[in-house]
Amino acid sequence: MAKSGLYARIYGAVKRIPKGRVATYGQVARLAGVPGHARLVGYALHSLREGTDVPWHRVVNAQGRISLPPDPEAGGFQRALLESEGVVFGASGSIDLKKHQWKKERESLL
DNA sequence: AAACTGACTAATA
DNA sequence: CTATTAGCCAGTT
Repeated sequence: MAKSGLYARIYGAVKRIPKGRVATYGQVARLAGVPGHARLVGYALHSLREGTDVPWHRVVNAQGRISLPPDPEAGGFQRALLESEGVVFGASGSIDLKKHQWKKERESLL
């Protein structure tokens, strides 16, 4: 398994996400201090599991949709958690990033 | 050390 | 809106 401290930074960034908000992988990566490593964020979160103090369910892809497969034990669980926090899902299972994305600061290139 | 993989993103069709 | 392509880089094998 990974012995890098990058995971710890990613987890720390995810922990900073306010309740009722979501953040994209790229955004979390940037907050973690490793811009460009959106995939690493996903990789790190995939290593997680229940019992962690990291609100991994608040992390979604840039399209505002859950990247995980529609597994009732994983993806569906994430959706339920977000809905429980007040996040509204669209009919296609997509989140309205316009309202729920954690806008602390946006990418400079957009 | 080299190849393969991946919970991504942005651009294009 | 979805599908496809290319770029990206650490982690895993």
